[in-house]
Amino acid sequence: MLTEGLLQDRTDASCAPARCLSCKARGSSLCAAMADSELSALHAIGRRRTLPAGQAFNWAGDRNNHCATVVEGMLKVTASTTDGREQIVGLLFPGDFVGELFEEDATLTVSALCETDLCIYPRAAFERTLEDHPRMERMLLRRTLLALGDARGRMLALGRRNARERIAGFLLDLVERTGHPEAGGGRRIAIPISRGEMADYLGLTIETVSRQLSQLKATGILAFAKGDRGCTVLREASLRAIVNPA
Amino acid sequence: MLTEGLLQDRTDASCAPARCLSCKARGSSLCAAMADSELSALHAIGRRRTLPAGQAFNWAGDRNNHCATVVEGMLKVTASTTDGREQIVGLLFPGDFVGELFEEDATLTVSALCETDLCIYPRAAFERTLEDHPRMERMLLRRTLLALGDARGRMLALGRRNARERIAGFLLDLVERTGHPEAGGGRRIAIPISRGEMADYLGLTIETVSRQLSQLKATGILAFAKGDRGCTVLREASLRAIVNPA
DNA sequence: ACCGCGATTTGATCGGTATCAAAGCCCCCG
DNA sequence: CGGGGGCTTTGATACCGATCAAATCGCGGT
Repeated sequence: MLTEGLLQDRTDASCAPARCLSCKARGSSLCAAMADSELSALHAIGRRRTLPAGQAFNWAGDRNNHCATVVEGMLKVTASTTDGREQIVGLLFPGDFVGELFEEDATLTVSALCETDLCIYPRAAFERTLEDHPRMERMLLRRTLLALGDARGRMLALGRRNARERIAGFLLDLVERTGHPEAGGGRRIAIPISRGEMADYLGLTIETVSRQLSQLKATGILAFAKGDRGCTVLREASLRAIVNPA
Repeated sequence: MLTEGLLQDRTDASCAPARCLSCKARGSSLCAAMADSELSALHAIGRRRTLPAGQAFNWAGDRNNHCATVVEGMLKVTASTTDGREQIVGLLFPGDFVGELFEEDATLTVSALCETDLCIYPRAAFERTLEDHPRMERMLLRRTLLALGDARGRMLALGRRNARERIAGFLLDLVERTGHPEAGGGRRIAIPISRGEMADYLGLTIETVSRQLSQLKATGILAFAKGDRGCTVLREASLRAIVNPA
């Protein structure tokens, strides 16, 4: 018994080293489905890497050998036409899973929007781990279903909403995800991506994104801080009215 | 032993009745992840229903109490704006899973494109069954990942491709899924949906769908049979060139 | 403080798709 | 065989967003 206990402790120590236990994504990533003592399985195959802003995690068309979880930072997932038009089909935040499972070749490009820390796994090893840990698999299923729901909402936006509505919807998403109240009643948000990236996300051009934002400012719905990356939503209800017309 | 055998037989008989064993979706639906002897779990909660063409399986906004698998027929999954614009965000074929899991309320409307047979389960019971059958859960994960990949491809189409390219891509999908060779080198397909549904699927209007198809006919890429729902793709390579411009 | 470069805004024009309207076709049903 | 209704095609026009072009802004480096 005592021996077992000691062994257990030792195993635990190697299973769940400080790197995992103190990881910022411990509670929000797929790892959250695992007990401390189970973390060894992922720890054994994962390695940390930080990706500088703008750098790709992988390219569409490459062999699909790795997946990862976002520890800190942000990434974009893009699909492209052969002649170079781009569409951002997903954004990834801390805790999110990165990669396409069960595919031999990557069809999408994933790249960092800012300096980003990842915990990277060989895909094959990760898939095997998944089989051994049903709770993790279940969590991945839930996330995938959420991602699918999100994708479907974006299909509606891309297929049927005009520029104004897409912009308003995007800003509302930001407000709901990250907005925090401000003196004066507005809610402040940081727009975490450039105009060009907003355009790629919304299926528009840089120019119409800019024009629509200017118009929202002119209407008093939005106010920009110096430097443009921060703004405050003064009339959230108006944004909602734009997204959901009568 | 003998008794056990008899009991086993009896159990098997009730577990996997003719309804399941002879089901057209037995090999392609989630049921394919189950041994004959396991089918009881789904059989116990499932009931068959046939939906007439045009009828809804459920409406966005309703309580999300049921899910199903498609036995025969076709359904569309639509998202809508508050003012009535519609986007088809998915098409469902025999073997496909129907419904949004782990959501209290439905956000999407599902309706039959033609007379459709379903095997319907109460959602809560289905989710419990999923927990008890990891192989089924794994299969659902794979399907959900495929659906997500598909959704991402469609986001690229809706956000960045023009009408011509969307139509060509849709026709190619049909050719690849259901096309069969014809004397003269072309491949024959049946377009399984109306012009209006094509428009809702591709984020276009009926008129531009019609015009684009007429243009493909005029160019000799497509030929229509009498009655329009069947056509043959004469120059598949041209379609590919449209979808993937240099 | 000045310069220079990339990002953003703003302006002018073009084009593709939506919209409005009408004609044609197909099929069902009497 | 003829009429009717819905689906589809075709035509004319309007408008939104893309494209082309230029000015402005913001920021880091000197």
